[in-house]
Amino acid sequence: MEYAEKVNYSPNPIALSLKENKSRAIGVIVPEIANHFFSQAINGIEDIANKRGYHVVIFQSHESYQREVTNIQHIIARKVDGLLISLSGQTNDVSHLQEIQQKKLPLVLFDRVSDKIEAHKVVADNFDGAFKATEHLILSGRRRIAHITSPSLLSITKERLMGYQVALEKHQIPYDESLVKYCGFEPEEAKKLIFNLINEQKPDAIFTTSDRLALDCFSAVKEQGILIPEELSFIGFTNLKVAHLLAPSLSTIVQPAFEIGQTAAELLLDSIERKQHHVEEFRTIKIPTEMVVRNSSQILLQNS
Amino acid sequence: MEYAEKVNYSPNPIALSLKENKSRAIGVIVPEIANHFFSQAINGIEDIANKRGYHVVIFQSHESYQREVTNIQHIIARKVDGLLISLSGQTNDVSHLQEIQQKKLPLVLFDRVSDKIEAHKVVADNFDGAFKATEHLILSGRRRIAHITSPSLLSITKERLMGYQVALEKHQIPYDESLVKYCGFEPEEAKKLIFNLINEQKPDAIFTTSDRLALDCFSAVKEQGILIPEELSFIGFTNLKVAHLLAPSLSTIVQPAFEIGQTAAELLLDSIERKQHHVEEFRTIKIPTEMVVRNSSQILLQNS
DNA sequence: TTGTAAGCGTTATCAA
DNA sequence: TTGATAACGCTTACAA
Repeated sequence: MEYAEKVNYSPNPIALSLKENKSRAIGVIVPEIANHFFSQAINGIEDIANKRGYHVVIFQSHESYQREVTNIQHIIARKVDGLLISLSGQTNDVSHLQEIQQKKLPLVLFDRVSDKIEAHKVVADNFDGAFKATEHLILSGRRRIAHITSPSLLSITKERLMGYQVALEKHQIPYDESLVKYCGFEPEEAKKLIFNLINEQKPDAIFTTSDRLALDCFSAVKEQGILIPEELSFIGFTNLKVAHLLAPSLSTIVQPAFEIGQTAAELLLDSIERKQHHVEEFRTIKIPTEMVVRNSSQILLQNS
Repeated sequence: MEYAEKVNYSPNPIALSLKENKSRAIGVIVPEIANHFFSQAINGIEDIANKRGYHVVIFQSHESYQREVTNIQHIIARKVDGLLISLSGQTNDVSHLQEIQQKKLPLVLFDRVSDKIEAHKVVADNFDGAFKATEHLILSGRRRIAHITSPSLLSITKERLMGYQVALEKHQIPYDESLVKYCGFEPEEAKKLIFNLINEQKPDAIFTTSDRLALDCFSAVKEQGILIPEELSFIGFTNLKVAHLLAPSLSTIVQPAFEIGQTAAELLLDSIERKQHHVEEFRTIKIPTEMVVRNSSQILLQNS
């Protein structure tokens, strides 16, 4: 012992891993790391993982189903102790995740989840956030509220659409499908779509679901010379600071990215550490969103 | 072989690591992951690392020297094959990095480097970027150009200040120390500092060096009712898209975050893979910045 | 060609 | 209490 102290001994974690058949590392797959929502979430994951003595190995799917599958194969080969994943915009089939479960690797989905798999899930309360955002616009007198959102496959898309629809219903505004636009991740796609939407549908409000889409809306509106907020009422966003500058009275639905990351990591590590003891029940945890109102009819919904 | 194929065999990377005494993982320490510059850089690192069969383990110093030292200890214990690091805003002493080198662990510093250590370094051409930004403001008729920048310890701060000074010198504008403000990472600090700067020094242009500082400048200027760009000429930034919305004619010095990440990773992996062969010479690679001019005197310098 | 054994650094187990 | 040994999964080297 004193000799160990003397030579500054620390056990070789690789040998330990081999012996104990665990790596004290968790894998994280996100669509894109250079995205405020996901980098915040990773922040939360790292926070918990470090506190509990785990390391975080990060993979990006770049919104591609193919890359997600490849990542999963790497994860399996790498022998991480567990996996946190937020699905790519293309992911429909989840057999790669089922493979993870067959290998008895603890798995937690966060933010972008899937109904097709039974596992722990941690999400924002997207329904509630979208409901509140839409109702806020309605209560400020808007009737033709457009909704520009993420690809239709994603769970977040469906949940938010539901919140939007239920809010309209509650206030007896008929649901108009032509006011809802799904938008992928190609830079040019959003711009075109938004231009057409504004010109053809003449909405009096837009409720978007990400940083990028909100910015594109602002661009389109500015370039078309439509005033904010007099003629159009807004919108969806991530960065409160930037939002505030763009339109000082803009309101926001804040997505709890950091908390989602923390909660997902807690769940995963708990699952890892009592893996052998008993079969556990799968839990879905909803983290509430918060509406920051800035005395106007403008609405932001945070990414992703 | 065919049996291996049949049972879908893949070698256990941990056993392999133990045997070959390498982990095929590289460590990355950044001040903050939820920062556009660093998440882009990590993107570049991941791009190269994955292509060459390595995994990326990420650590955050949260701008704290103490946490950076702790991270280094984890890195050493974790037996990664090499380390990429961008220094925290508090880091002055680099003995923790020297320890890494004594352990013969390949090391590459990127973006925020230090003169006190001999190692591979990959940086943006901050001098040139700052020179061009400042000169651009001067050529558009500005004389009292303020410079709001990062903590004075950082290499990026020094390099950019130098570019700013040399540009002033070239155009026979005396250097006025009271126009230069160093700003830390506390949210409230920037606001106060900028308010005082604008009120007391009455600059006719501000050249800042990060997203955050640029946003805070915009806030301050808006709240004080000073017009953009008539009375004040701008500024430093990261996100071109947002910048464009805030002030459509704003120009930008684009920081090559992705390329810095890629180059640093290439250098590190090369270093790892021919480690035993011969002692190598340390290289410092400067990646050029690009100025995006938008027909105005306004300047952006990208993060970080 | 095929097979066997040693060693990478641990820890747990069992024997002395 | 102390000490030797096996096993984790792999590769390399050498023997059959």
